[in-house]
Amino acid sequence: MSTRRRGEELEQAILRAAAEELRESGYAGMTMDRVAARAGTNKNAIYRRWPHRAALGIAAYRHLTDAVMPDPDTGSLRGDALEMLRRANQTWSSPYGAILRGLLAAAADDPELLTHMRERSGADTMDRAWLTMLRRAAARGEAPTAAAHPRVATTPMMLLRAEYAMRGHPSVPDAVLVEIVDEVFLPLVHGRGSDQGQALDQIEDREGGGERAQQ
Amino acid sequence: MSTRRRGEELEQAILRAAAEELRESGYAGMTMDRVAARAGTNKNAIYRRWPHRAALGIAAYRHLTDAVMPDPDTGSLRGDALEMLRRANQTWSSPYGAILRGLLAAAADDPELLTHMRERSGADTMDRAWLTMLRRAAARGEAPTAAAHPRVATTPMMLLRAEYAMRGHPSVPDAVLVEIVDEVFLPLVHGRGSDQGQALDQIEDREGGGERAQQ
DNA sequence: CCCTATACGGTACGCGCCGTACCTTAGAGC
DNA sequence: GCTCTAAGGTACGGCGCGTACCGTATAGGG
Repeated sequence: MSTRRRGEELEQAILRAAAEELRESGYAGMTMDRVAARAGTNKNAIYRRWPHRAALGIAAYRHLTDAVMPDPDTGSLRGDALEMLRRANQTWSSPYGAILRGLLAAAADDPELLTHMRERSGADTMDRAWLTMLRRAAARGEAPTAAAHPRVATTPMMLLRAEYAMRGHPSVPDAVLVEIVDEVFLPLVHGRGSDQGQALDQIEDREGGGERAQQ
Repeated sequence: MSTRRRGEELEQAILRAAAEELRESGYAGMTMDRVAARAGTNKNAIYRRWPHRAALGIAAYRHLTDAVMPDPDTGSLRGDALEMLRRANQTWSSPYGAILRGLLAAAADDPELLTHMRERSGADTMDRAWLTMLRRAAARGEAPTAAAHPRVATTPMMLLRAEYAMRGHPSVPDAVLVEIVDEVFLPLVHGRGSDQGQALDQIEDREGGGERAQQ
């Protein structure tokens, strides 16, 4: 019998086991006993490192997905936008996406966990990528500079996320992605700069400084 | 002691008890034993009617919220849209919304339950309301007729839903609703009919009949 | 008016899983 | 070599879901 594992080595083994359980059974099916058994250890070693099952789940998910995608650069705004949506759709409809959704659902009760999840899910990185994409398009003269607005930049991903929530969980059809780009995103981008160009800081003036503001 | 309850009467009592448990403890905290105790019966009577806890949760939620809102008619498209979003925000940020989110999270594993949920959550009704709203605006000459497009009509609610998913659970600030209307919805509506007027059935032509279509 | 089928009430239980407690044992560092 | 930390082993309490079994009320038909 080989030497007994400790510290970092054991921790990695646990994380690997948990990640495999996540992939096979989803978060709902990930059992502490099974993770311990698969890692060749016992629950003690796990609970000494993570306080709950959820914490282990998040750590394992992070251990599972650490790849970062480079920004797309197809030469046209439409191509870039479609590529971004397609990549996101692929990620979210993959087993990883199913796991992430399970985790999000489980963390729905726990605000603290939800925060940790958001940090790890790369939503902010994604939004920044859309903004730089818009700025590149503006530099090419393909879009008005006013189009590089956060609300505009985040709209396609928001629509994709909502689409996931509405449907079951299978991947969103490509036609929907195309429609999001052609029927919403591009019209929105091109509509700006003409008569609709409203800067963010003009909104409050129009609204009288927060009429009916909540909280 | 009064006569023993049966059939419809008992069913209503169970639903009422379950709805109260939902309101007080959320779906995660709704226990079959507690529901039975509160209804003054036992789990048998419950399991004879609903197969799982989730089914009871859905039924109870529906029992809890059956009010239908009339369409808003403020006279302007902007006013109508804002009113719709504000109502939805109020509903979703209320205790009912928290319950509904818990149910959705729990139903994430079960496609069948998810379908039932969508039917009950009134998403379709909501989308129809937005479409009629757009048609009214078009009739007033406030928007191009081409703006009554499903993808356009559903966009504001989609953005609101995604906003919920991104934040924790508190209500979305009113400024965000205003921004959705002024920065996305209205530009989108007015942008249509000029150079961006693409009908739905032209998309497939442009895409060559489904390049990279999935599934 | 009684009789029976049906549904309710009560209770107990099996199961799975989380998280904890307690003790034994290995092995790293001094 | 000794000690102290962290591992392994095991058992347990608690909770909640879903099921089984059995006595009992009551509706509805004969």
